[in-house]
Amino acid sequence: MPSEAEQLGLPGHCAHCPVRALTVYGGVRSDEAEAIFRMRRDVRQVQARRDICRQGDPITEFLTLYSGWAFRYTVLPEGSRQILSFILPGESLGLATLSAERMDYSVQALTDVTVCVLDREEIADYMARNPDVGRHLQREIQTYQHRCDRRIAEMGRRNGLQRVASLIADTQARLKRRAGAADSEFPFPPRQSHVADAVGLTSIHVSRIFGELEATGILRRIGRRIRVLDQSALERLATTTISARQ
Amino acid sequence: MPSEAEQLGLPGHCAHCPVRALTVYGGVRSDEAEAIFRMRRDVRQVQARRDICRQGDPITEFLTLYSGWAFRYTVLPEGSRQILSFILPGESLGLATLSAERMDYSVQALTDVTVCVLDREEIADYMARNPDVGRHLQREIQTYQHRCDRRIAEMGRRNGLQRVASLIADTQARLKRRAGAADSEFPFPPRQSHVADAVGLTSIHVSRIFGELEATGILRRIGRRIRVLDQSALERLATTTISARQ
DNA sequence: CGCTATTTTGACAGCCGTCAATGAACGTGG
DNA sequence: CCACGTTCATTGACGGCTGTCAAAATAGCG
Repeated sequence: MPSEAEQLGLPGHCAHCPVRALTVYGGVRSDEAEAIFRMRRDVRQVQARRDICRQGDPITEFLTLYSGWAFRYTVLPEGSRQILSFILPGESLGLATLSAERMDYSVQALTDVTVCVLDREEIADYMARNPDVGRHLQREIQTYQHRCDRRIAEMGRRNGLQRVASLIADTQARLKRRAGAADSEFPFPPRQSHVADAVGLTSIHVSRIFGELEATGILRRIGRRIRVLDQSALERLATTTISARQ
Repeated sequence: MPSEAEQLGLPGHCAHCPVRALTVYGGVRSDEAEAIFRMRRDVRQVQARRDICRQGDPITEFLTLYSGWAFRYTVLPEGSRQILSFILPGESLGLATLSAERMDYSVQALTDVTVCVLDREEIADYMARNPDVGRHLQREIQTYQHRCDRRIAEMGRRNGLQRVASLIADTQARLKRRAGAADSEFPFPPRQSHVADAVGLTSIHVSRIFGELEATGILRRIGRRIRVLDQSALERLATTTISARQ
């Protein structure tokens, strides 16, 4: 049965974890919850706008987002920020942290978040010894690399409108995969400055772009949520790859 | 002793392969050459401007570049090309090909190239069973991911001059690592259209940028080579990450 | 209701794309 | 050795996307 902590919205035993099935290490074996729970060192809460970890930090833990949104970013010499990716509940703060020595990017809480802390060595061993989990990790790494390639193509060759559309469609697809449910409206906590730093524009120009997306009836913003009104138009803008499959 | 083929510049037995130490699978074990040679299925020559493999192709082989330059690319719906990375001798045509089912990008020969073809299953098994090689692979994947992150930051936040400078400095560093020798002048076979498609500009604008790089005395182009005249200025332009290490 | 963070708007400038034409480089064949 | 074609690089004029700056409007929150 769920513990008191869980009823307050905090993580209790891994056996009841609602996002375990979404993690790299979870959803594969049936006896895993206990094993994972034994590796757990901490559960940490971080306020929005605070860094969870910083570029250059030595890595001793493996962090998974339990609730809220976060993002990976770097700061360039000129002082501008580039958001590398947004992180959703169940996703790790970086698969590279399984083996790297130091963070080569920073991670910041976008909303208030809760983070699960596993012992880095233990989870790495667990994943190495467990073939199913290892394969799953392999697959995750691979899809992440494909994502990166698409991202590079997008930043290099597509204009602001397309890039913003792509970010929104991508987010929608990721959320849909985990919820399954309502897909035309979904939470979207990033501010325009986050969108700007993610797609490589200024927040001012992102404002113009959102204006255009609303003016053409493609979507509407409602609080910190987005409702897609013309799905196919959105996807037409967002499509990066030629459909090679016939 | 080198075979007749090798004297003609073609790969003979892996034991004499000059680029084996640079590959993901090589340079680790002393008894490996024989094992690798048994996995070798073919040695293929491809002319410049021809595709070596195409997005969507099913993957049954693991390809390594033996000589020449190649590049990974995708084509966007509008028809524009984005070069994802340049491939140098000893590098594979994509680590994802170890486990993916289909190519999710194309690879084209930039110069005339020679490619070594290994059996995909056998080399994957070999790497999985050999811990040292596995760790090496892990490291390669990790540095590739870091490279991607830097690349995204660059495309999102830096202007054309900086992006071109970055590509050149990066190439120089990669070549230096393998040759060790003369680093201020090095081969650079990509045309300006390749540079443009790699950094996300038009070849016309790349021309202007090269003009500026020469006018400010940072480098000179000599045939298909580049000579760097002002290394520190080049690096100042190229630096993407803040030096987090104190 | 007042404060702060965020978004929007307008004017203007700069980086970069497009188009078209010229020029250089290189390989081929006569 | 030169003529010639092809590919590649350069140049100039112009336009559009996006950045910058400053100010106003809005939203969110206590």
